[in-house]
Amino acid sequence: MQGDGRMGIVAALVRSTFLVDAVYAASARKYGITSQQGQLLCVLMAGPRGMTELGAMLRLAKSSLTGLVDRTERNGLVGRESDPDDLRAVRVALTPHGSELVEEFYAETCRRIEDLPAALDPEDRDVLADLLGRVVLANEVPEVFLASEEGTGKKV
Amino acid sequence: MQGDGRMGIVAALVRSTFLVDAVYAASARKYGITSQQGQLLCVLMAGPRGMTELGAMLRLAKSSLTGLVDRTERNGLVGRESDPDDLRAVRVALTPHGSELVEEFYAETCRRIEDLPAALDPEDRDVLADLLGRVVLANEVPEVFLASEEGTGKKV
DNA sequence: CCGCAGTAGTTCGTGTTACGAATTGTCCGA
DNA sequence: TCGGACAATTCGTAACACGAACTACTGCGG
Repeated sequence: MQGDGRMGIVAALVRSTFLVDAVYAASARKYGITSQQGQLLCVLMAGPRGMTELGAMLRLAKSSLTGLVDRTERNGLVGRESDPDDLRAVRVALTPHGSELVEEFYAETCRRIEDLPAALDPEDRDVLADLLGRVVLANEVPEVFLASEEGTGKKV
Repeated sequence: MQGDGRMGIVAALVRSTFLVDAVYAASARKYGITSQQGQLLCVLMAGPRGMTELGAMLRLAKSSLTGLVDRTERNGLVGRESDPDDLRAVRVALTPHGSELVEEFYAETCRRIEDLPAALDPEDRDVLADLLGRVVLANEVPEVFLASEEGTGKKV
């Protein structure tokens, strides 16, 4: 924090996080769901997933996920189908209603988030997207590398 | 999402949010507190605050805040002192222990967040901080405006 | 083919977080 | 002084998150 208009990288990251969280929550509320359920639905847009897989993507313990899927299922937005190839496993998929809802939710959320950097020139927005994108990619610790490159102790 | 290495501004913002959230949570966990309690403590580093004031800063309903302060108080990290100037009001302040803990928590969290853009040149980091900082400032709806501009339904 | 370690998910109990509505006590302006 | 505004709490409800214990199925070694 350096007092004047300019902001340290840490403050900028933390505060932008706050901002995006708020947008996400507001958008979810508007569609009568919670942020977590919204996140789940968004992940499922790409296709059905198993519970374990979802847990990894959302970084949730499996017991947490059971509850989240339960509640979202109770809302009629997702369904569980048993995996034909593995009788233990389950595939969580969007219901027609869930699919319809997430379509709108996703679009609206994107729109709102896109509005956040409205004060920036298009050019600056591109630069921001590029830099922030690089930060994300650099930290998205691809599973593959974890085993080999253990040096930095950067474990989550 | 544009498939290749580059990332849209929306994806970049959302994913960086995910990243920062995770860092915050991990750091908090290490110090035996929750993210929310950590956030509360960080706000209080600058000095004692009233409940209403805290609610505005953390964007929490007052009833939510009562609980958060209760739990944090139970952990011995903050205390309530009654405001001498207004018998209705309360000032929440760090206890010595809380102060000590937040000092370390804050430092560590900053360190971890500062590490996120480690892959960027110092110059690029500055640009990122500047751009992201501008986004934050442009969206930090000063309380004053909230009352007058009610149209958007942007309420908490 | 059997048995057994490992995996996928659920259940259970606990604690945190968040909210709105109703309430209590205080402040202050008409 | 009275009544509206305000600070905070209480209460009831629901979502969320976790770990530990459990069930049921898989797949491998023997």
